Amino acid sequence: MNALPAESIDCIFADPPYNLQLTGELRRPNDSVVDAVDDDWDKFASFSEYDAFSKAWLAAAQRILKPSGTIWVIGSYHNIFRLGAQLQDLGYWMLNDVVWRKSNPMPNFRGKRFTNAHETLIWCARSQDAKGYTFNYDAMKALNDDLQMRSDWLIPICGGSERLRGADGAKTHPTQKPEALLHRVIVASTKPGDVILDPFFGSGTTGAVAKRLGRHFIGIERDKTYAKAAERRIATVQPSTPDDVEVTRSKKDEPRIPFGWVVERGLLPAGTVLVDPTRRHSAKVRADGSLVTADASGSIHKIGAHVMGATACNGWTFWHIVVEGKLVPIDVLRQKLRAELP
Amino acid sequence: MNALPAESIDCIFADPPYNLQLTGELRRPNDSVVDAVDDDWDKFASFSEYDAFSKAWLAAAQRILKPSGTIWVIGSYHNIFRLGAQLQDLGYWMLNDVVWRKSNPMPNFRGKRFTNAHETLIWCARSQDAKGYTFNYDAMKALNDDLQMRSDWLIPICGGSERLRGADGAKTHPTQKPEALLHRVIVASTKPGDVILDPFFGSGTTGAVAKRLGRHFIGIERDKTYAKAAERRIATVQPSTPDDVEVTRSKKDEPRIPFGWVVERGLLPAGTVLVDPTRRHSAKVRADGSLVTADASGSIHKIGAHVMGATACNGWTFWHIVVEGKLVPIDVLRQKLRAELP
DNA sequence: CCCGAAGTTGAATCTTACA
DNA sequence: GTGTAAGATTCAACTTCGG
Repeated sequence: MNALPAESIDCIFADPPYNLQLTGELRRPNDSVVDAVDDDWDKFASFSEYDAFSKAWLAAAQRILKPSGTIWVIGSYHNIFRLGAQLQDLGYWMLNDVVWRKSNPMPNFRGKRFTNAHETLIWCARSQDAKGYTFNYDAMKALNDDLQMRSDWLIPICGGSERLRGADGAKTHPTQKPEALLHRVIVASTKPGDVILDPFFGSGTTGAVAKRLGRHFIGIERDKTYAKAAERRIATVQPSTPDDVEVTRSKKDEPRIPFGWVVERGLLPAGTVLVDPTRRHSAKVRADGSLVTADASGSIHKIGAHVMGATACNGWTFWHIVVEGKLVPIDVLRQKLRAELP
Repeated sequence: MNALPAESIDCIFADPPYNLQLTGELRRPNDSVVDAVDDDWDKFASFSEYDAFSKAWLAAAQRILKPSGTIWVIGSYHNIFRLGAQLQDLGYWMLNDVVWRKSNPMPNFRGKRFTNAHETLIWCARSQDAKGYTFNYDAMKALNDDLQMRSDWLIPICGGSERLRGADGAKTHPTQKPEALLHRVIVASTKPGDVILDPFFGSGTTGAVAKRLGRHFIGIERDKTYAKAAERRIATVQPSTPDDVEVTRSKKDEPRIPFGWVVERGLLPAGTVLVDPTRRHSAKVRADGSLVTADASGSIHKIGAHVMGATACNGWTFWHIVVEGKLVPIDVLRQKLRAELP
C-alpha cells in the first residue's frame, strides 16, 4: 500500500484477519468435525500485536484515500471493536456501522451462546471534515423496494456454485465473501470508473464484483495460491454495459412471528391462561413463550396437539384468551405484531 | 459501585452515555428540529476522556461480578467499538455481540447515510476461564418458535404508553430502552432470584422488568429526576408469581440417572437387546447396567460411540428397545424414573 | 431424467461434574 | 490442580445417492 500514490483511491474494502483465537476442535452433534479457520495468517500472539498490525494498514489506507474517499472494514466480535476504536483514533469519521445478517449461519452446536448470525461492517470517511463522499442514496432506496436502505442487510453466506473450490472439492479460501455483499457496498459508495482497493484480496470477490460493475480495482494478496485463484476467477467475469441496470432486489423475508415475541412485548403477560375453543382445555403462558399444562410444556403448537391427542396443531388459531367473557384467538396478537415490522 | 462487595452480582446491564458528538442541530425535511440527545451527561471532551470513564466503571463492574456472572453493554457506533475494545483489554470474555434491530427506527433525513436502524449489545463473561455462566438456551429456543435464538433481535423502539413522559408530554428520558429488550436479556442470562445491577439506571427499565420477572435489582443513577421517575415507575409494576417466571429448563438441570438404576428397578431386564435407530447395531444389557457387543463392553455411551466409530455418543437417545415392532428410545425409561423421584 | 431421502457443511473464541 | 466419564447438542442450503 505504501507504494501507491497519496490520495489516489476512491474506496477501500478491507476484510482483514479476524484473530479468532480458537482452541481445540469443535464437533457437530453428529460427531463430524467443524472445519475451523486455523490458518497461520489468522494467528496473532496478543491483542497488542493485532492492534499494531491494524494500525499500520489503517494508517497506510488513510494516506492513499482521496479526501472524498471512504473505507469499509468487515469483522466479527473477535476483532471489529478493536478496528472500530482504531479507525476513530486515526481520525476516520464513521458514517455507519452496518450489520450483515446471515440468512444461513452455522448454528451453535453446544447450546452455550446465541447463534452467531451476523458480521459487522464499518463505513468511514477519511476525516470528520471530509466532504463529497459518494453515497448513492436513490440506488440504495431502489434496491430496497423504495424504502431507505437500513443498516442491517440480510444476505446469504457464500456457497453453491459461487464458492471457489479446488479439484478435491475443498474450499479455495476459508472465508470467501458473497458477491451480493460486495455488490451492495460498491453500488452504495462508488461511481462507475472509481478505483477500489482491497488490501486483503483473498479469493478476489471485490475484484470480481468491481469488474462486473464497471469499477477499477487494485487487489493486494500475500498468498500466491489465493492470488492465482482470484486472477482466474476475475478473468471469467463479464463487465456489464453502462446502461445495464443491476437489480438485485432484496429478498423480502416473510415475517415469521414466534409466539414468544408476543409475551416479550407485553401483549400477553406471563401467567395468562389460554383456552381452546371448547374451553375444555387450558394452558398457562410462561415468560419464555412456552405453555404449561398439568403434565407437559412446550410451544403453543406442541401443547395444542398434546391436549387434543393429535399429531399436529396450529397453536395460533387453537388457543384463545378470554376478554370480557368472549374468546379471542391469539392470532390477533400476531397480526398486531406483524403490522409493526419493517 | 465501589461500595458494593466483591463478587456479589449475577448480571450487569449497562447503557452508558453514547458520547454522541453531535454538532449543531438536525432538521427534518419539513424544517422541524430533531430532539437530539444533547444532555450534559453525554458530553466528553475527547475519546481518551471517554475511554478513561469507561475503563473506570468497567473495572469496578468486574470486581463486583460473581465469577459466573455476565455483563451486557449496549451502545451505537459512536461508542460501542471503544467499549468492546476496553472489555477485551480488561480480560472480559466475549460470548456474543447482539444486534438490536429496530423495527421502527428514525429515518435518515439528509439522505447521506444508511438509516441507522440498529444498536449493538455485547455480552461477556467475567473472564476467559469463567465457567458456569447462565444461558437459558432452551428458554431462548422456546421464545423463538423452537429454533436457536440468533444474535440479531428485532424489537421496536420504546414508545406509546410504555414511554415515560412528563406533564408537558416531553420524554422523561431521551434514551429509554424498550422493556422487550430487557425481557430477552434477563430471561436469557439470569435465573429467578438473581441480582441484576444497572449502573446507568436512567428511567429504570432494567428494574421494572427485573421486578416483573422475579429478579432482584440494584439501580445506580446520578440524576435525581431520572431516579425519582424510575422509582415511581417500578412501584406500579406487579411481580409475576414464581411459577410464571419459570422457563423451559435445560436437560442438564434434571437430576442425573445412572443407566444402572433402570436395570435395577426392573424397567429393563438384564439380557434385553438394544438397537440403534438404523437397527444396524445391537448390544445386550447386563445386570450391572453395562452393555456388551461382540467385541466390547462398557457404558451405554461408550458402547454407542464404539459401534458408530465416533468419539462420543449420548447413549440415552442412541439406544432403543423394540416394542411391538417399534423403536422406543431408552430415554423414556429415564423419564419414567425421574417422574417417580422426589 | 425426475424426485425424495440422506448426507455434508459453513469466519466458532461451543461442557461439566466428580473423583 | 488434573484426569475421566457422563451426556448434551444444529439450521439452511447445497450435493449426492438411490429408486
